[in-house]
Amino acid sequence: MNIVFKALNDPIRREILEILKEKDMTAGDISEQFDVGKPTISHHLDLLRQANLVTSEKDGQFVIYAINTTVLDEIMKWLLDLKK
Amino acid sequence: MNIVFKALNDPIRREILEILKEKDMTAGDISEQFDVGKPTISHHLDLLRQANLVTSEKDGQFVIYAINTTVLDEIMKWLLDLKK
DNA sequence: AAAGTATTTCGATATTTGTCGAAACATAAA
DNA sequence: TTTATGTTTCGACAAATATCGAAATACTTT
Repeated sequence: MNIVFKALNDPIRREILEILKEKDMTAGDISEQFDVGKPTISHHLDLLRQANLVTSEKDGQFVIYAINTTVLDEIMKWLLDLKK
Repeated sequence: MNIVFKALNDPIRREILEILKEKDMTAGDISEQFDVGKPTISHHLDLLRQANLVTSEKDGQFVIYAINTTVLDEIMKWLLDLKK
């Protein structure tokens, strides 16, 4: 839970999720959407993966990333509970 | 939005919200629930207030904090949108 | 007015985080 | 088997963050 909030606490990482929501993408294609270096994006993707917010699959020399929304339910449950 | 995720990205601040969910409390009473100093809790409360997640009202020499859940709807909307 | 209680601000420090370029690793193409 | 392309790891550094004790501020009580 801690790590999910940590992963969501960054504008770039949140934007990555919004991009992946539209379609799966390679690490390179993702990094092209941003003005920071590839190592930095790789690091962000690593954090997102640790939080289980994205999955990664190797396809030849590419690594394809996809959003994984199952964890979001947990967060929403926690948020909803605060309102009760 | 950025500041809300930042505010939620801390175990102590999230626990403060869970405590305030039950009942409004003074800064001192809140700090007694934790093993960190009062200045630290004061700082956390300040961040929560900046994010509009709590409100504070002065009552004599006390400051009473209360949870404010209106911002949570925004977050949930953002989370839900990721699933569409 | 003086002393006591509640809370925040200040100044300092250790830790964490985002970023980078260079190098390493992995696969593909020539 | 070189050469090229895609991705991650490494080492370093600057900025942000959590924490603390002491001091400052605000209010209450005596």
